Amino acid sequence: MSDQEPAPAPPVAPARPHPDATRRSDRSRRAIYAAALALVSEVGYPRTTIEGIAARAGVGKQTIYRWWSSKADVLLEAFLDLGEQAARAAGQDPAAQAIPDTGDLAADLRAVLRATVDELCDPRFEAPSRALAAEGLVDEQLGREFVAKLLDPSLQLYVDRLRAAQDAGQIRPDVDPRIALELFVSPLAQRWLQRTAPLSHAYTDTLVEYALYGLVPR
Amino acid sequence: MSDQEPAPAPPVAPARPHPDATRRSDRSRRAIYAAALALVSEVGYPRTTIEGIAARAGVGKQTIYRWWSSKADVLLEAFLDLGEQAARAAGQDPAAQAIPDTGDLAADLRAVLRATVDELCDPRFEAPSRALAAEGLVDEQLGREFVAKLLDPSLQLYVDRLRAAQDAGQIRPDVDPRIALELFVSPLAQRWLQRTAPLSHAYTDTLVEYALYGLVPR
Amino acid sequence: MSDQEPAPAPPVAPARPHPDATRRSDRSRRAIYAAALALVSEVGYPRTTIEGIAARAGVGKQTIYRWWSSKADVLLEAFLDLGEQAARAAGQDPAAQAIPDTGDLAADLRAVLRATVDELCDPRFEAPSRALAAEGLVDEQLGREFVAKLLDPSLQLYVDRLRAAQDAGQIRPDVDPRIALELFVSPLAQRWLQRTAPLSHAYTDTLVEYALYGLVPR
Amino acid sequence: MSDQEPAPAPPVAPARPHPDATRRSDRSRRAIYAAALALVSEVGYPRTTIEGIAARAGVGKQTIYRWWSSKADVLLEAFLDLGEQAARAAGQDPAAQAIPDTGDLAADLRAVLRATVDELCDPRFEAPSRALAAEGLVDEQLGREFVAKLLDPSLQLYVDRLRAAQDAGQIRPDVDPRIALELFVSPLAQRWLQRTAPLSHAYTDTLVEYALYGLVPR
DNA sequence: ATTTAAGCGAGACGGTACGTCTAGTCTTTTG
DNA sequence: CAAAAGACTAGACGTACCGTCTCGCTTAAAT
Repeated sequence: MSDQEPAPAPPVAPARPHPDATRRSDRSRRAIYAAALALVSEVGYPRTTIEGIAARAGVGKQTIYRWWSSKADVLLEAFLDLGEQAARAAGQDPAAQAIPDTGDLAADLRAVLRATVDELCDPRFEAPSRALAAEGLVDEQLGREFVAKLLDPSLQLYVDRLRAAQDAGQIRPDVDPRIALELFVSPLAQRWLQRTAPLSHAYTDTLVEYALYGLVPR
Repeated sequence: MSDQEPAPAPPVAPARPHPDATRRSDRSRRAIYAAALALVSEVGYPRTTIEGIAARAGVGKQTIYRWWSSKADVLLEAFLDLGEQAARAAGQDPAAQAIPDTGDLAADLRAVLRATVDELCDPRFEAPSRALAAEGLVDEQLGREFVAKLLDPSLQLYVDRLRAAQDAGQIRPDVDPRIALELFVSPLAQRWLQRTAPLSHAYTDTLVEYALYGLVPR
Repeated sequence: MSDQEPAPAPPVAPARPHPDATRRSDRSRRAIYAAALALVSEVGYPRTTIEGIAARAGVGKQTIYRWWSSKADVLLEAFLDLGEQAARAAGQDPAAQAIPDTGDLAADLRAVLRATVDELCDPRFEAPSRALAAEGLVDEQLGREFVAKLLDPSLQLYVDRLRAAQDAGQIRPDVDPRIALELFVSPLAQRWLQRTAPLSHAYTDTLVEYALYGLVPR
Repeated sequence: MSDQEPAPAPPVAPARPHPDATRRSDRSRRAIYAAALALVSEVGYPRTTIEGIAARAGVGKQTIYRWWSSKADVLLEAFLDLGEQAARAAGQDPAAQAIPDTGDLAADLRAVLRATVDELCDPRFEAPSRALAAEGLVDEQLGREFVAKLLDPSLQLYVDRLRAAQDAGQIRPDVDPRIALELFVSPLAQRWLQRTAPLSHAYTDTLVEYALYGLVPR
């Protein structure tokens, strides 16, 4: 029996075990993040290339291929890093963002959705997040990462706020907050992503009203 | 206003006025549609290439470039054509699909959303529509075409049904149907597109219930 | 009869059947020859790259890969073409070069070897022919082509001249001309190729004398 | 003191003064020789890489770059070492190889050339010596080293033997041995290097005969 | 006996070129 | 004159090595 097959691979070994991460160049990592975000903003995602990122970052291509599996993967990490840095710059604790709870659920939701509308129109975020969302639609693996790292954490904030409202008797106790939040978040997401209709503060206010009080006459 | 396009382009003339359409080969057009849909299903959108479509369709590349502006454009037309053929095969009039009106709005919405869930899981439709949606997120021109030709017509059906319900006093008269429909359509769209959570008939039933009657206690 | 099986390959079929040669761009072919020869002269063979040739010739890389199998192959054809053009420019018939026959064999050989020495020192020829010879030492396939197309034709001229001398009784009738010619040609070749010792007209004169009359006393 | 300017270099100091040779690892040196020779034999010279040699030898790349200037340089030393070891294994004194002198010059030359033919066909020697010769054609510095360390010592043996023959009156006193030896050595070298024709004992016998007694009738 | 300080295995780094693939254009031939 | 065929320029892909540059680790000489 032959014994020279290269593959069998011990069960736990990862397919492409990251090389020695302790020797990784932080300088290069940052430069790559910056280059990726800049290029996506300037020339758009499809015309952003790995070669272009490497050249702009002053980095060898292999340094990108060594640490990331695809252009989208680079951009995802760059975007996450951007978010962390922004959070660190603004608030102190990058993990302590919550929807405010003034006791007035409707007002709180209106405020956070208005802020979301403003953020979605910020050109710094638009190009990369659109590109990542698009790539995630088609590339399931990336999509799941995108959802897990970017989308779910945001949605969880709504779950928390709605639970609090439930505890205060402001939301029907039988309502599933994970579904309920979609009533105002998903329409906004779809309008922005697919440009099915324009965004505005009035629009999100309306969404909150409809969602909280329903469409049928009381 | 943009000012950096390289090609001067005569003021009003379209960049590439379609050549004489009367002499167009129908055989080639159909072969291209079939090849495009087949390739997207088989190898996925990113690995579907113009060259591949041409080769599979037994067609010169130029024949594709002559009549379409991009890979996405080919796929969009192919998909529209597929929809028309399916409609022609099923119902009679491809333009006469409406949401049934049994008088029970909740039941009608539940039914149509359940059918939509089933359709979204049909693998024949999944690959191309996902690909088109993704491309549309990033390519604004294509996105608008996608929305105008595929999405808006479907949404209009909901507008019509909700208007009828409004006339019957089943929906508050001050509700904007174009916004209202998003309460149950957008969540479904987002779960499917971004895989944020699984789809099921129970889920869409819940959406209808929340949207119609609101989240707060009555 | 079927002809699309990928593997077995009928005896005569070339491994990589050249694409339709009738559509080949002559302009590109010439530009590639010129670029290859220029680069080898300017930067040397090892630093001459396919990319460099393509860039200099204003040609896509694929056009090189389409018609040649390697850098050495390009250079070999370019060099052959150069030789043909030079011959066409000088004499009329590119195939009618012969060693002169004045009746004095020794004088004729001295003359042609002196001319060879001069040619070997011509820097236009030195770089490419050295490079081809070197590549041919290691790449057997190329080496055989090099010998067949460049070396053998030249050697055949010596065979012809020596045969004539044999007919005139100036060379022993039992001598094999194909071996005899090596007595003066190979030493010259080795000194030039391997730089084992300097070249000069006196040296080649000496070679002719030793070879014709032997080393032992008469 | 700055140390990173690339160019000026103190007048006499060698560009890369060998590091402390007393601390050199003999184990690594030997492993590198073995790996280089093995790889050249197995995959050929062009596909032999410094990285490959280092990996095979279980050595860091820098250890190679520290002691040698190029792949060819490694191979040259490895080959010289191989020769020395072979000589040490066979005869006792690696420097005392001489062409035998039985008094019969023709017979002695025939014998040594026959042995040379056999050695040239030994696959252990063929790949590396061919590769070194090829590299030396193009890289003048390496070529001169190759000639000085490998070729010239061998040729000197012929010079010595021919001088002895001259002293014995078997060779014309006006003959230059350094040129005379090329009459039989160079043809053999060319046939082997450039594969212009097959090698055989009969062939070298003929060369000796022609060279000693000349081509013209006596 | 400890402290240098070099060579060492290892491998990440900025790069260059590879050979392949596809884009989109252009040209030639066929129906 | 549309279409099939396919050669063309252009350039990104992902890989392989280059030669340089740290990292810790041994290991021998100089303290």
